[in-house]
Amino acid sequence: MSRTDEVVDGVRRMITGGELGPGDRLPVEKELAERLGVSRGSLREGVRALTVLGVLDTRQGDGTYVTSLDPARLMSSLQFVVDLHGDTSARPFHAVRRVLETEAAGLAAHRITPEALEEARAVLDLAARTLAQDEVDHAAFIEADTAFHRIVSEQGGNPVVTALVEAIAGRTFRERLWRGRHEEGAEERTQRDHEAVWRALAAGDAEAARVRMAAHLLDVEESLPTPARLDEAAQPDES
Amino acid sequence: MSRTDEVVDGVRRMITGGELGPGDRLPVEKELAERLGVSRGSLREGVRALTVLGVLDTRQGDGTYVTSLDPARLMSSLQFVVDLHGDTSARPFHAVRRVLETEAAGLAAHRITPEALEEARAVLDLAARTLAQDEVDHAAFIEADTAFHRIVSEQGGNPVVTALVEAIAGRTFRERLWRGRHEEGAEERTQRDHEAVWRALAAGDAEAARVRMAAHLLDVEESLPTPARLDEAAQPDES
DNA sequence: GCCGTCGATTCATCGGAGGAATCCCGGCAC
DNA sequence: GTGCCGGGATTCCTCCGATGAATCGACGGC
Repeated sequence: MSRTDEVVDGVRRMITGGELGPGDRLPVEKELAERLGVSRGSLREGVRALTVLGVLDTRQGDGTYVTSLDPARLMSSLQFVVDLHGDTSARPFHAVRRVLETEAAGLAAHRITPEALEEARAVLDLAARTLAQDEVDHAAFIEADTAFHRIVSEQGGNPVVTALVEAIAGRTFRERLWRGRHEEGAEERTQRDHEAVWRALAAGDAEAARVRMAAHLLDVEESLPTPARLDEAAQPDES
Repeated sequence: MSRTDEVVDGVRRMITGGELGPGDRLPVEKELAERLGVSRGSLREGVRALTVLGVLDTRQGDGTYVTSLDPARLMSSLQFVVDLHGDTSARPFHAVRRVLETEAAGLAAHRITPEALEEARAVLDLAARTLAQDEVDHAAFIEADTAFHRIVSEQGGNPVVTALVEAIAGRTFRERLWRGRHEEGAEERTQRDHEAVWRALAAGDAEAARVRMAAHLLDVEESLPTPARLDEAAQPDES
């Protein structure tokens, strides 16, 4: 176990042990380094790693603090590794997104607030206006697409689901997604799908919301590359 | 943007840009530091962060390499942050596990290999023998429980699902889970649920596999604390 | 041909120094 | 009293140099 791992583990113990909680401040570098029996350099490596993971937050001139530990923050590091993958592995990732967003849509049908429903309506109207233009602003449509899905995901009421979906279907992933959807009418079809989801949400029909969202995301999924990959049981290579 | 962030971003670019791929070796510290315009200390902080994220792998005396970038490895860091959460937030995490494993069970019904089916059978038999003893070995039963779920998850054929489930329902999480299940007959009920899932898999009945797995995991979920938490729309505090 | 030894390479760890950002507190003007 | 503004203290950020530890590969003995 390296010195850095001892730092990471030490801070983990301090949090799980109750010594440190969200928002609490850590001892200064010198003191914490002595306490954990490592040099300042090693301590900094460990603290930096925890910062990247979204567990700690360092502020120059101030100190090092434990973050809120919200799922949203903790999952943000996941987005980085997801974006690292190429287009070939987009399908299994999207399958996860589909399953989670479908569940969220079903939950949202019973829980969505009038304000959120209204906001989703506004987003769809904006998207419709975007599509009605002579020269369609694709970036604006993607923006509206993202906003709609985010509202539904959030209204599902499970912060872990929201954070995971956000991490998987992040900016890079979505852009890759739309880059591969050049078929005629893809955006119009998306708009119709969204409208169907919205109607189900407005009606409070959970089953309809699930089905509509699942169908929409399956539609998207079929436009992804390498459809044969999941049919192979064995992993291709690697030790 | 700190020096360390520049290192992380720089390595990310080298990977997404194709300069580096899985298994490739990075330039030595001194060289890479000069190339990215940072000191060796800052470089090491960035490399260490990527190591924790499962992207890089450093070997003393050898060099620094890009990992396989398998979802399983990349999601392993997620387990750390999940385990950081207390018992109070176990429910939303378990809901994600339930949805994903349900999907995996449905997929596995059509894809499971005879060997995996046989292995699952052996695990269930072992669990049954464990429960038949006068003094039940709870640790052994948890082990069998974990093994059964892992087989099903793997046979779902989606490595991202498998990795996510592994990260969420890791060792710490499961131990917390069973610690809260002291009701009479909980283990026997789990065993019966697993048997039902197994029969569905053996019959190749995807719908049955889904329902059985979902019911089983809902059962587990109901034993988790703070059931009222998800019914509150607003987040409790925090800026 | 096999194996051990030794040197070169590379990462791991440590210590120290100066810089930058922030906070806190006292002094000052109004 | 209230508000503003410095200045000092605190804290993290970055850099540099040096030593230790682990690995690899070449060389030579057997």
